[in-house]
Amino acid sequence: MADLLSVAKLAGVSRATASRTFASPERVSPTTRRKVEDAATQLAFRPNKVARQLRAQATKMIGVMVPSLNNPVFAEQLHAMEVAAREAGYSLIVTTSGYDPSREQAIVEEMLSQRVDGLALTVAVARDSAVLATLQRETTPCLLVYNPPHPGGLPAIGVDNRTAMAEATRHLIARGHRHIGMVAGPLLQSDRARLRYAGYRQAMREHGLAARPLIEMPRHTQAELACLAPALAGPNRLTAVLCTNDLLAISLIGELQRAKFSVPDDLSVMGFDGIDLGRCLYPSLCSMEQPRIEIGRAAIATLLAMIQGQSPPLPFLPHALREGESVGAPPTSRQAPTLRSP
Amino acid sequence: MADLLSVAKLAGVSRATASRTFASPERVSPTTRRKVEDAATQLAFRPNKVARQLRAQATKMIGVMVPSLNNPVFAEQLHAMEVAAREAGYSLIVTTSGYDPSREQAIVEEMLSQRVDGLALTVAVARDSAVLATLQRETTPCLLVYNPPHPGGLPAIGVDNRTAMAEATRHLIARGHRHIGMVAGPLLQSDRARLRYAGYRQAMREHGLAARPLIEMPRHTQAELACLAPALAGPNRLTAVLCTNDLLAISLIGELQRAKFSVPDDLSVMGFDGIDLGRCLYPSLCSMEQPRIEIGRAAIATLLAMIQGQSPPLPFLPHALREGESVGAPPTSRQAPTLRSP
DNA sequence: TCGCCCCATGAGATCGATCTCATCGATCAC
DNA sequence: GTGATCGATGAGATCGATCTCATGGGGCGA
Repeated sequence: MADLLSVAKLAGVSRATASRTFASPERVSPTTRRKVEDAATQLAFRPNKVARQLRAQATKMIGVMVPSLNNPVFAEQLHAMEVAAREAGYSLIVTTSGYDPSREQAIVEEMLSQRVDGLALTVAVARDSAVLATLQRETTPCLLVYNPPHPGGLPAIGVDNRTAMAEATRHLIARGHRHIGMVAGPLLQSDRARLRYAGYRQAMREHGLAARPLIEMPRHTQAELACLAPALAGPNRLTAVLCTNDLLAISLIGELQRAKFSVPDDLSVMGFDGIDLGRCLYPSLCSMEQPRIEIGRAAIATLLAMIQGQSPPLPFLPHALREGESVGAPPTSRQAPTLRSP
Repeated sequence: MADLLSVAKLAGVSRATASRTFASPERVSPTTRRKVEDAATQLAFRPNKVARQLRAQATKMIGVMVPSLNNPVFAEQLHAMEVAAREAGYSLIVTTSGYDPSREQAIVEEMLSQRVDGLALTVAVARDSAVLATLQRETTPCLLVYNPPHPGGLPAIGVDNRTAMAEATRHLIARGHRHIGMVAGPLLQSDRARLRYAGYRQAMREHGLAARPLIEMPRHTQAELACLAPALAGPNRLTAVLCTNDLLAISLIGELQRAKFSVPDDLSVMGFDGIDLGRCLYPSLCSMEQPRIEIGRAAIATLLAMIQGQSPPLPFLPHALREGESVGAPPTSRQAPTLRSP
């Protein structure tokens, strides 16, 4: 591929002049500029960004690490980041960690080696991630996305998970529910999920209601009806459940319907995330929406500011209750259909 | 950040020796190696990939362009690509085009400037994309993903869309359907969608059935019931529809159910793509599955082979019918409920 | 003991663009 | 007319790692 030197030679000028023709055309005489441009066209010259990056000590690249792309929350946020980054002339290097700490470590190391100008990371548990301790010693700007902020920790952007889930719980309470449970992936794998559970308990307590033990599903985004069955039987059976994420809620609704349970007539189901898809389904998914687009955009904007040496404030971004058909009033009779395994 | 030269100085060796310590340790004496390693640790040395890339004239980066990340088909495929690429020591630069030709152009230009070692692109219509003409003149290996191959065009990887949709159609015919329609996004925006329509017509013709005109939705991934309403009325009303993609099918099912239509009792709905989510819903989505993981993996494997100068064969990857509850037998009585706008 | 070869290491060039500083010619003010 | 200024341009250094080639010392066979 043609380089600047060949263009300069063909145009009969020095490399410096050829370089200026592209970087600051106004500093080159029109005649010369024309000659260089012609030469560049003729040779199909395309500037080499790698060389520029080395010289400039800046790559105009941002490293992004998300747990997975199979969850629309991350895909949608990444989409927004990509658009925002490109508008600012930045590219994204995208990686997935599967919440695996050793992969997280390797990925961050790799990206720092690549000399990305900034890092946007979503980790499983921000507090005890070894990677993050390392990162705090680095000078590369780094921002946590979705992870809750910790005092003395890395800057983080996202919603107030605890408050948001408390509001979601209050919404169910306001609809008349008293027997409300919460469903999560394994081991409250992510720090967000833990905060959401705390928010749920808080709201229940406020209303003098008994918070139930968490109902744990074997997978993060797919419901197993058997895990829920005990909670749907007996005199204290649940009339509503909160899920830690929308995919879990959607698959739970599917399983319930397959078992001839009606949502919301027999059980109200509420999600968390507000992915686009939830709107399309029937019943539409009632969810506590995280502003995924805004989070993506703000993450990029914040990182760019940090790259320029500023340290912008990082308030929580606003969550919003999204009404949906998956939540209704509790059944009037406590006699709900019995759950049969499909 | 510490560079190799400072490490070399601290270790009291030359840059060449320091470099060798990391690149080919066996060529350095154990004593020296130890000294260099200690110096590197002490200075928190992290090799600069940009410099290496410039010197090596290879970036170990692959540029990926997809239309959108909000469609799980692309997100899932990208996820697979990322895993496969990282295993091979490559990183991905990810961009979204929104099917916008000018963005496609700019993105490809940008990535070539970044000197990616290979490109994996999904474009709207492969045949007349101006970008691709440009690319054929370049030496950077480039592979189309999902787009159908064209004689004399760029190599492409994906399923045989026409045959796949014909098989999907035959599946509905085998279930007893005779009045089958097809629903697509605007203007058969993508070349895949056009081939799928051709496959549908072919299968209908084979069975002496009348192919219907395409039912076009204003959006690529969201159904508008009003567009479908005419086809669901009258003596020749449809008993089954094929959708060009799963998101469209899923939102169509949602809209139908909201209008008190039963799927599949009143209308069978079949999708195309086989996204994971389809399995979780009730009714589960019957779909013609594209092997998204395999496509992503094979795309990377093929690109890597191309980077090494080979030109591996590119057979179609196998599609597979995924049964689902959204397809059933046609209603026995031709008297289906009337569609009411919600 | 001489000569050859191999191993470990170093000096210097290289990748491609950009930045600094110097130079040269022309224009302008006095 | 002469010195000052400005605009256009070129020479050379620089970013950091790696590659080639040269060198020097040690070991081994004759």
